[in-house]
Amino acid sequence: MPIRFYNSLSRSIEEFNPIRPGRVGMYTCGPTVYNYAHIGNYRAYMFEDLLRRTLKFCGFEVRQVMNLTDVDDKTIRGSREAGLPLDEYTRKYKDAFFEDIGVLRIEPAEVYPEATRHIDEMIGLVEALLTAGVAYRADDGSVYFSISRFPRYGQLARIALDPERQVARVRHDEYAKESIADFALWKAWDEADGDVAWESPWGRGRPGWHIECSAMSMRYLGKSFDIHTGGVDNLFPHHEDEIAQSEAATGRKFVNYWLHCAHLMVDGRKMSKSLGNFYTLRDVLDRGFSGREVRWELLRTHYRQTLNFTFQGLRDARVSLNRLDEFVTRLKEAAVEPNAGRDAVEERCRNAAAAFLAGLEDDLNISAALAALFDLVRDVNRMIDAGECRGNAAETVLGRLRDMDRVLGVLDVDRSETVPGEIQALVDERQAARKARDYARADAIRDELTAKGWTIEDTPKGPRVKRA
RNA sequence: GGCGCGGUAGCCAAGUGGUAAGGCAGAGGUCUGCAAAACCUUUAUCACCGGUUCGAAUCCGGUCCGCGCCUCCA
Repeated sequence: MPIRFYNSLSRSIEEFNPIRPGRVGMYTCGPTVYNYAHIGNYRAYMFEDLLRRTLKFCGFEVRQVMNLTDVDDKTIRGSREAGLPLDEYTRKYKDAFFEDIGVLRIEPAEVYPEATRHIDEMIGLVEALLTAGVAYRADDGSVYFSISRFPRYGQLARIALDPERQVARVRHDEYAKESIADFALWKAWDEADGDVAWESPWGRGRPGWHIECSAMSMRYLGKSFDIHTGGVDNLFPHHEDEIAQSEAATGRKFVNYWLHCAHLMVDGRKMSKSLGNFYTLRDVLDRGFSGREVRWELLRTHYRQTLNFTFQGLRDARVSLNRLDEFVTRLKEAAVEPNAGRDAVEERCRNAAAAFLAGLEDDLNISAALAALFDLVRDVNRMIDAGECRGNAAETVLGRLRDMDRVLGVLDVDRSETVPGEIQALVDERQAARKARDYARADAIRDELTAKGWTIEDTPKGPRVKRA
């Protein structure tokens, strides 16, 4: 089965066919580094991680580019308030960003271009647009894109601009744009910019936001590429403007597939900086949750579905993950036993793998993929109990889990936990007490282990300890 | 107002024509010194109204409710 995605451009599910067979170029709108990203932002990056992992899982070679917006109103304002040079100010948040995606186990993109290091490319693009006659220089020294000279404007957002409204607004427009919907390609320096400015053919200034993504995506992926993603809030005007600029400059189709993910909600409202209802990853970690748990929570809902963030959801995630961990542990224990049940187990694994893949190929239907995983867990657990999954059969399942985890990134199949000697000694002591039927002593030791953060489970093959 | 998304069990969430996946929680059971874990069983007619159809959560029309974008925003 070919992989299919919902393309915002056509508003329908389409079969995915890359420009170059077997290779995918994708551009993902990244963070504006003026502050710590919140987990709503990370939902988008998680979705992109799932997308790139799924593409790789399906055999594609992926080249992902994620920009770092390090010059805009907010970064400039922030750096001035902090009394720091722009670079120094944004460095802190760039570092934090990379630290966070590591915690969330998000696979790094191939390229992370920074806007401030691609000013030349942006200037070149603006010049091309002026030459093409779709941009104009305003009295204040800024350069604007004229949407009236790009008939296809609105193709992505499907908006029809109201001419009357435009006229009414233009009179009050302090920037003397020809039309209110025209957007800045190059912003002339003003006082609020401080010392942040670059020389250009139109004087000192800085690039507009949209031009950044056009210039950098084309630099690293070519004039036309396969996939462009972002949150739905970027659909208009950001992505619409990118299309206009890029296609007006090159005369070619900019992007074939536009994928947008829905928002993360808190108490029924979009999580956002301006509403103040956000949690950074650090906030959530400080409450005792792990990056892995946050990853699971952000991953388990389909990307085009709004996801309501709750701490209860995180607690649910923890339990689900525990069950998966337990499953891995049982498999490892079963794997050292004499072989049994290989054929039946292999067939079960094949079915699970097929269902898992089918879900992902269907516009990243993660719910279907996870259902396939949990069905496998249930069935194999049953087989283990019945002694029908041992030795190489158990290894087969572990191999399948490792394979699925290339996409999920949460299973930790090969994680091995070392039990400190002190803890092991307590476990042994408790076991001796149990043998002697001194249950009061055994339970006291179990309480002590619990207090130290370890959980003990008695199995037919002896006690098992793990971190709580 | 324009454009768009969504309303499925206590909570989360798949399913776009043939009588409702999965996760969490709950209940009962097996196992266990007890517990934990695991396993088994069990819990819904899909916001509402009308229509199409042999048959609809799924298609069409309407209503109500929630949310997003239209300005910086993942």
